[in-house]
Amino acid sequence: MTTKSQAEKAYLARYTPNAFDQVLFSVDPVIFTVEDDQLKVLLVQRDQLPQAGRWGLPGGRVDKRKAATLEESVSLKLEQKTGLHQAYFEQVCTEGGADMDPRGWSVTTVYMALVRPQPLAMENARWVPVEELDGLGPLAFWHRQLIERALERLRNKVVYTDLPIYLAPEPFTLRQLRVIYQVILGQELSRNSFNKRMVEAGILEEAGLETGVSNRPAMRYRYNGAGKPHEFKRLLGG
Amino acid sequence: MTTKSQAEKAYLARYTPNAFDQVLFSVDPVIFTVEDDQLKVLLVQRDQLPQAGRWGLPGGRVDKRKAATLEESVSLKLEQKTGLHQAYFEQVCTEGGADMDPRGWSVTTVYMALVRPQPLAMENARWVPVEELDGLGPLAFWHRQLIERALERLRNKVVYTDLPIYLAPEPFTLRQLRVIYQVILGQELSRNSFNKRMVEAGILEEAGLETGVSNRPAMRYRYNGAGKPHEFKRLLGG
DNA sequence: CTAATAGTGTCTATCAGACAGTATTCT
DNA sequence: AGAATACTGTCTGATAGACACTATTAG
Repeated sequence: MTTKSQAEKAYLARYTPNAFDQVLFSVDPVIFTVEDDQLKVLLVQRDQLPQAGRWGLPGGRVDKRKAATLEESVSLKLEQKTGLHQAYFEQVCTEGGADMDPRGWSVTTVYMALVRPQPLAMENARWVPVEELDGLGPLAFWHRQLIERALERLRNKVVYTDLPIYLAPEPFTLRQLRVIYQVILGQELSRNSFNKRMVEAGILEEAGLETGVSNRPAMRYRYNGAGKPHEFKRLLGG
Repeated sequence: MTTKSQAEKAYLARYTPNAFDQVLFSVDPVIFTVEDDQLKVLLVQRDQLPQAGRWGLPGGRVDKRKAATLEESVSLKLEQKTGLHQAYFEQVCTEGGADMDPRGWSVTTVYMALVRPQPLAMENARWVPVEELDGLGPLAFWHRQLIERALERLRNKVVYTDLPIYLAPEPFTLRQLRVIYQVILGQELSRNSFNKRMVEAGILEEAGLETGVSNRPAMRYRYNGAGKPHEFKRLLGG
């Protein structure tokens, strides 16, 4: 066992990665919010080569000194780009290939993040409605496809989770929440069953009635989720 | 636009990745099968440093010359390691960090593959029951955790998909299929609702009755899936 | 009062699960 | 006949969705 460990040590001491055998790896968060009844994505305009000037995701290479894990490196990027802490995020997928980046064989891990609507501190960043993505000209690298993958994931999960709550400013009424669901799904939802579903899930806390509306005021709620997003047992929207 | 493209070309011509800024990237398939009423994982014994002698997943670096995309590189590895083509596989997650591999900051993308039980061509490969993983001593790198992630994914999806069909030798009876579900879930399932669910999903084709059993023979079925695995609208096993 | 929206009660459809009864094979 | 397992029918419970009715606010 000692010899083995010796051989191992010697091997590691001599080990040097060859840059041309390696693939280029990056992390790309797709940050969603809902504002003005539109689903929007955070994009930044690239100021460096390659593809300077194009709009793309606020991602990039992993900073090996600052992050000890992948998750950490994504958290860092989210904070840097949005200054936001209360975000939800999850991994969506990893795409890789020879043609994704002109610099060579590349791999990128896509994350989906959900944040409440908020102004952006950065100059070259914008909330872009997903319906208007094609109006920006070609996006950087394969970012158009990566956004599509994140969108798919979001739309899939919306029918059996409470994820959209992370997009709602607190406190919120069930109508506000339902509209967010509808914006994501592009589909009307039955008010009655939606409300029952949410209330009976036991994930909401009452936070007093609305005021100043010209109709019967609705109850406002805060999220009471136990860390993990709630998963329902049946799908929404037939 | 021409100047931009010129600058871009010049940049790319001069671009050389620095090996010490890059992370090490690999692909690790977790290949499952069900044999003798046990869920098993394909492991291989490493013959090279580092960690020679340990059992681990049949993964490794991407061969940039042979594969144009990540998916392709996984297909290649599956073929090399099992000689199998009719497998189902999907991406599970990507894990990365400074401590996963002694050679440095590494990232690995984990895939889950489902194959029918079959003998292995390779000398140093084994089907290991998931219950006996801890008897093999420590696995290579973080492979123990990676297997756990794939297992989680499998157990999650089994309650709302027909994935276990990919583990069944064709043709199969509903009893055989149900046993596979039960082995994965570690839980009895009601025969009646299981059978109704499967038959009414319209994913099975009748393939004649069993013969030679000392009781009423069951119908055998073949899978009729339309490429994508079927997703049910309600969960199994309350 | 009216307009507008919130909340509630009732009915239906769907489907998982439990249970009982019938069918078909071999020994 | 008896043992074993397949198949079928019926009932219950949970919940999404449709619809109608009542409640509460501003003007």
